[in-house]
Amino acid sequence: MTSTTDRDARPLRADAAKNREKILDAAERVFAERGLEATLDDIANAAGVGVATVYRRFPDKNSLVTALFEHAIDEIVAMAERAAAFDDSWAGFVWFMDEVLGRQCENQGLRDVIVGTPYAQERIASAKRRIGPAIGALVQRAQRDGRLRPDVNEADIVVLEMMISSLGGPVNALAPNLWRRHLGIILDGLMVSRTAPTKLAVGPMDDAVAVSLKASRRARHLTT
Amino acid sequence: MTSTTDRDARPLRADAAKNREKILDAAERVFAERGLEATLDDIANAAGVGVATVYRRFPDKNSLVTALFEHAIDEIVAMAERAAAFDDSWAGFVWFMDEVLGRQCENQGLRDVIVGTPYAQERIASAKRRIGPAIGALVQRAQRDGRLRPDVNEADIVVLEMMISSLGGPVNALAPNLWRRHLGIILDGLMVSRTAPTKLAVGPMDDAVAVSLKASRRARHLTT
DNA sequence: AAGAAGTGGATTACATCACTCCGTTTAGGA
DNA sequence: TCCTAAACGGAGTGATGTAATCCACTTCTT
Repeated sequence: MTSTTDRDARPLRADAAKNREKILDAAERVFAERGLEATLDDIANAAGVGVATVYRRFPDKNSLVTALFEHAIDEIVAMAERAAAFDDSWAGFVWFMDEVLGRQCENQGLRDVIVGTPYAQERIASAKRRIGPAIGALVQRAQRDGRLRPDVNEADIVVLEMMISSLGGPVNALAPNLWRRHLGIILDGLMVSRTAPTKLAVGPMDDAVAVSLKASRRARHLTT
Repeated sequence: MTSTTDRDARPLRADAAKNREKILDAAERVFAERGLEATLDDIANAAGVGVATVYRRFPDKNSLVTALFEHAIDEIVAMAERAAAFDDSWAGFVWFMDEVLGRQCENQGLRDVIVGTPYAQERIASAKRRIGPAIGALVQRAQRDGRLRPDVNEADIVVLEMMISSLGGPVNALAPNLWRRHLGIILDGLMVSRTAPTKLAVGPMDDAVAVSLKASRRARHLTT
């Protein structure tokens, strides 16, 4: 945080600074749960302030989104680099996928930012551009080691990540970690060979979840 | 007369009947490409008629959607049954996945209907309810034969299908059949064991596609 | 005490869409 | 050929949603 802009002329009044934090906290929570489609009114509400207060601290929705997620994107790049330092290239790859998907699945807002929302600024776009190559390096290393199937490329991995995180917030609220199941299956598909299924890290969803999954979408228009 | 079903009392005038067809054709095309979020105005436009003409033939959007997709849903159930009749249970399962996903990926409207759109009527909801059990039967058979990993269930397969088809129309327009690649990987993850990757049915996407994939979402709000 | 800084929430301004109204055109039987 | 029910187009309506602003009021700070 700490607005990093060189124009930080005078410090905020104490109450204003506190409100700014409340807004960021609320935005974090609300965006995580509902994605970037959440309204600034919603966030103001959750923060216990008026909308105007939000707009006084952040000139528009884009700025708030950027302030919140800029760092998270950088972190992803850092994780790819950290994964590249694993002794076992496959373990590094798996660790990376798990880590990145965890964040994306638990934070619908982050997912929106990564997949490409309108609400982001150039700062985020440029950070995003660094992710691809970093993943590419991970992929190639695991392939050189004969652990990752050689017929996939960086773009495939990105797509698979997008797919896994696509189920979205409501499902994740009902069945947290469910994504790990499907990641497990996909990783088994990405291995070069195996003699048995890798044990899935998470049990199957129970019936109640399965039912509400099928009903998921909002049903306002249903005329029967 | 016609104490019941007064629906098609007298035949349509020749020109009206022709327009009805034009509307259905256009709706097929437009919904396939843009999903059910397409407006009836868009469809009227594509059909070369006025909106009122659409509303004269179909009382509301729901009715048009139902008329268009009812059959497609039944077909899916039928395919599951046909797949169950394959000698090789795994081959049947694979055939079913390929067939169903092909339709869903090439028709964003169908995908919306299946995933659960507001624009559908009870007729479709009840047809949909038959899909789950049909898939369940396929799954269990392949598991009894020791071909499909035993730790997944019907709901997992449904989720994986939703994931694969989630990439959506724009991507499919750029890279038709790309979904087959990711289905291939996932099927490799669903097998009990294998000694090498199964050859993917489709080559990797080229760079131009990968780039526009990353840019995909409409960028109206971009403030830079 | 005074005024600068901050605040809430009603309001504006606009966009989107499902659906309707109505004046005009046309098919097709007599 | 004439006549009228049927069909038509597209501007209009109303409901909804939401980013952003305005302004009368309150609170912090010195």
